[in-house]
Amino acid sequence: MRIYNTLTQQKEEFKPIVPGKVRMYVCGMTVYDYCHLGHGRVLVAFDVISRYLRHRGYDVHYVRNITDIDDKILARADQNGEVYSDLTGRMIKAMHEDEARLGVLSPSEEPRATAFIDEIIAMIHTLISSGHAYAADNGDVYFSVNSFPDYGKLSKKKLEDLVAGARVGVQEAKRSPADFALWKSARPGEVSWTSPWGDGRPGWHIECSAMSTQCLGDTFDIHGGGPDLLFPHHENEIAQSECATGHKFVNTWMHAGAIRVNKEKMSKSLGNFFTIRQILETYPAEVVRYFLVSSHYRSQVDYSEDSLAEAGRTLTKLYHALRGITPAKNSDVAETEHDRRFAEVMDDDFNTAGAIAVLHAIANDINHHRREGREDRAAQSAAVLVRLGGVLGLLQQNPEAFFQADTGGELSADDIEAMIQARAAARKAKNFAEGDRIRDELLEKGIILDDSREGTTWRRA
RNA sequence: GGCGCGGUGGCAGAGUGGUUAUGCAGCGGACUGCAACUCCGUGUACGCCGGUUCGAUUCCGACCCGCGCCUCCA
Repeated sequence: MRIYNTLTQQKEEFKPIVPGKVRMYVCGMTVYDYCHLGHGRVLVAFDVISRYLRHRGYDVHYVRNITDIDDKILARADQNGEVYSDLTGRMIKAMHEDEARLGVLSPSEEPRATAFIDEIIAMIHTLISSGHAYAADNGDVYFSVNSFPDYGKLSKKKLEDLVAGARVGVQEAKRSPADFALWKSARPGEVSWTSPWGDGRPGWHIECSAMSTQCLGDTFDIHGGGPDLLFPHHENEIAQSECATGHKFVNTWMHAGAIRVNKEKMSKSLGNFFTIRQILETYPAEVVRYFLVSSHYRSQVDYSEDSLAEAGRTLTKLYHALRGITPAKNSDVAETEHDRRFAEVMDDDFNTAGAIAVLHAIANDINHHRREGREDRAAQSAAVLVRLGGVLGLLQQNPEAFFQADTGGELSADDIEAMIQARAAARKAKNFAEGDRIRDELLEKGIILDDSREGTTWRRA
């Protein structure tokens, strides 16, 4: 199986350090606000990756951290007039709700920065001792970028360019403008932890170095994150970790593509973001997930109402194939040509778009078998569709639950059933005008009817 | 300015040195009381210019355009 490695800028054959086991770390959220769709993309992308690795038989140890102490958190808490931990507690809860709705499985471990202060201090201490970091007069501790010759190897940046391009407002305390903070001294009244360098709190980058090596060891297989973390965050993590441990930090670096709105990156700083919960007010969660999974994890995707609507229509088609069928028992259905094709495309850097094409081919088979009255074959294919859909975190609902999910319409399921009965009676009496009137009335209220030999089913538009 | 990624049919989106992506939308037909669903069939494509090749959308080079990072940001 091949994975694109940001470090080497090419797809590489993936070989875990310990055969059969994958150790993976993904940078999670800084919890000062609700997650937006861009966060959702990273969440879903690495969820699919971990699901597929497990499907492939790997024992996956997936660590995704939470940054629960940081400048922005303190600023927001201050603005809200609340204790920072109240804010982070609330946002962590919201994040867990959002990801659960998107079908994102919990990582194996979810370390929080504030629970790793001792490890962070120990790592900073090691870096100072070995000459890779220094305590400045202002109480901050900085990493000395010049002490690490490989600095820039991930982002392909040259130190000279970075220094030359450094913005105004360079910290006097820094020896080089590109140096970054490992420890930030506390301002009066600010939450802080005691350290050999005075009261303060950890810098952002060192948290991830400490947590990842603590949870996964000095060297591990995969490190992932959003596209904007590549520099400086991941570059700095490499510098800190490799200087502190003396070992290679990570074998494979993976970065998701950005979500865009009107050709611009969706981001906090541009203010053009849609939160996950905001989007879920309008679209079913699985439709949002389908939208995210339907393009490759590294490509940029544009968010729009139209693309979500199309994702909805397409997912509806897939669920239609499953409707009214009891899938065969998964273990009774041997590996099919579709399973092999699915694995083939997913083995190629997690090509979920190709994998979804396989899902459509299976749905086609199911519909075909049903048309020919081969219910047994349809049930077998349905098992394959649900099994492979599950690897992408899709198609795990009962089709009726998907179609009839209550989105706050004015009609209850009982009301609708009653109208369907009335229509059936009218049609039986050949009163088609009345039957059509009822159907139109339901359509106006967002209910679509599907007739078949077995009777009439309904779904919400 | 430096570094990186990309330009595929009406739209979304994979992929390949010569042969079908897939989905949505469209068109024709079947099914249906009429629809919906489903099935069958069908059209439109690889930014531009050179080069390599028997043959390039796919490889190489130049160009144009778009995007990302270079500052907190998934």
